[in-house]
Amino acid sequence: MITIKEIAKQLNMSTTTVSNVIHGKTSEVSDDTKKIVQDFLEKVDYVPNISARNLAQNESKIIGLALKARADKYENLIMDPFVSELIGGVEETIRNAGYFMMLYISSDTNEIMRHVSTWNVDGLILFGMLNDDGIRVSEKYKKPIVCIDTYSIEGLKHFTNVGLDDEQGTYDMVNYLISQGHKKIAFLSDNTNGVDLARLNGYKKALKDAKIKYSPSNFLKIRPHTKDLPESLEEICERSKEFTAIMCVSDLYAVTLMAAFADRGISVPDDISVAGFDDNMLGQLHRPALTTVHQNVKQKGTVAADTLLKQLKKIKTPNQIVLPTNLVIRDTVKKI
Amino acid sequence: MITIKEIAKQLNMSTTTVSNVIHGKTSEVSDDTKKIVQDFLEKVDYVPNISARNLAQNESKIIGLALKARADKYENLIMDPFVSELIGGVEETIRNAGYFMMLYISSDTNEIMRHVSTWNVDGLILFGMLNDDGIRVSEKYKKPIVCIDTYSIEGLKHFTNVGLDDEQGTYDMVNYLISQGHKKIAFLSDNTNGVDLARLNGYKKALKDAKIKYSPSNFLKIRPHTKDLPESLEEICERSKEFTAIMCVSDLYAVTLMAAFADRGISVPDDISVAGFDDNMLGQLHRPALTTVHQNVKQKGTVAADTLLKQLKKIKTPNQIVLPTNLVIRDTVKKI
DNA sequence: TTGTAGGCGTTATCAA
DNA sequence: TTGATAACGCCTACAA
Repeated sequence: MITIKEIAKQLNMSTTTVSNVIHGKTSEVSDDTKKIVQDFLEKVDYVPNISARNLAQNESKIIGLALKARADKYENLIMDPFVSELIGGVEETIRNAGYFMMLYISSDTNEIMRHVSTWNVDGLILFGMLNDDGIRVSEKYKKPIVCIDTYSIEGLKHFTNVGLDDEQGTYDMVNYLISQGHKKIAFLSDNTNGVDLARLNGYKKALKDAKIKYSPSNFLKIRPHTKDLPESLEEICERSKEFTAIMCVSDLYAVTLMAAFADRGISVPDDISVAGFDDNMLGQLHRPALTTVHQNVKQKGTVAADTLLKQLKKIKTPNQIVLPTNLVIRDTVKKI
Repeated sequence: MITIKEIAKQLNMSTTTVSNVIHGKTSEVSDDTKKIVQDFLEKVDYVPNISARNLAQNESKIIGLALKARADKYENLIMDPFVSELIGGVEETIRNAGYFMMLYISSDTNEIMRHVSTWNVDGLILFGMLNDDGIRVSEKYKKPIVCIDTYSIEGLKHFTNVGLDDEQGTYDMVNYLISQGHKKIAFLSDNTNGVDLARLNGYKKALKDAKIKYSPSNFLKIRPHTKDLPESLEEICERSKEFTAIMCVSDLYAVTLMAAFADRGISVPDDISVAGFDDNMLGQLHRPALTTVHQNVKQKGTVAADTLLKQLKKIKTPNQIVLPTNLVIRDTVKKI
């Protein structure tokens, strides 16, 4: 790999001049030398050494994407279609802006921080942080942070959040279920934190507005870890007889549930209605096609990255961005 | 961020000593000073500046994962469940070895090369390269390269390939279809290069061994790009009447096809049998569950990364690694 | 056992 | 318009 120093030597000029041409500081250099240098750069296929540049300018052109894995949930976080779509959106935006993305997956916040510090990452996108995780990070890391899907009022003082109107999403869907005549509606999720809690609240609100009583027994808990899944699905299918519709916190769970139903001869939507949340490939390819709450996941990623990029350019951004949802009525909910 | 120089100053010693302690060159330093330094490092939470280290040692501790996107195929490569599972395997292995992964997606080989050079990436994992793409890269890039799923005899002189016995996989499956009484078997794919060609060859071989004639009209071409997909699905469904079974080149296509069948009232496996290849979430969650050729995609990623890591340690590795496949018989193939 | 000094490739300051 | 030189943080050969 050829260096600026070497180029300067071969061209009988100083590194400064070469560097200036490279950076288009055209005012500083005569047209003649400019041309000479540019031709030479082209010829030798010069590529700068980023490490050296980082050291000299104290900026890395790296944006870190840190995914906090929940140890109990997936063996492999990235396999969640939601996560991979998100990464796709972030990666594309960062790349087009001339930055680089460093992906880091860990369940240990400290590990993430160490990683980010060694690389002197210019900005950080955080996903999967719970409650004050984000705040803890922002206290150590003094550069721009954008969180995705983090519910933390306190956090918004420290970082920007890109999220969804999760509550409104389930609220709308449960209202739709009610409009189709459903009264005994369960809510299925694996936890009641953050996003899941917001969706649960939307569900509860819709029930309340329709004067349907909510009971804790309406909450169906799925245990997604591979070894627990079959057993928890068995329980849920058993309990599903008490309901006419199930509002699932994600498409993945909705499709998983419908497969379990099919295995037991329970027919969707004839025996029971199912609604999802996300609108991803899984629900789109399912037959009957899943009625679900649409969100644009890729957009979530691009908006998060764009926002961070703006902050790096010192452009003011709102500290909370709420993306819309909308209902996608397909074939898994029956009018009763 | 505190530097070695600063630490040395505060401790009244030289940077060499501090550096030696950091690198565990314990023989070079007295136990007393070692302890002092270690305690101090702990206290100030020292994190090395990777750029500086890279510059000094001329190694980056980065492994590049370059995905060559085919412009015509996906808007977003990473959304392919195969790709995301692969990334998951690579990322995990690299991280556990103390390296860093830089993900780079592009359809332009030169762009990938430039990226890899600026970062002085220690090793490269390549996916999606066709024919001599990999060779072109290896001629410019003089460090270890591991390709995934690249079919290129010539290439094996230049790099290690981690692949699958794709031909055997479809061969086994088509034999199974034949054993179930099928004779009119189509093959569905979007191209006939690399992996797809190998799978097609396995299919042809099985037909030949069973003395069933292959005709080019047995090849059903799907056009996956969003705007073409519905039309190509319509054509395929129409043509499917000529066959009793369809061997699909991937689970994604098998599930996509079955959704199209369902929309037209064509029942799987009663009206037509379908087999896939990959064994991913899509086929597992489908009902009837997809009969498919299993491959361990995550393992593909981990093996590729492990192999590269070995090469970085100058450990010899075979220049071709072929992972096995096996049949997963589920419910989409009927005996006729 | 510890310290000094030079170099990695780039940028930036300031002088010529 | 161009060039010398120091600085970024770390590593290492060699000296003390």
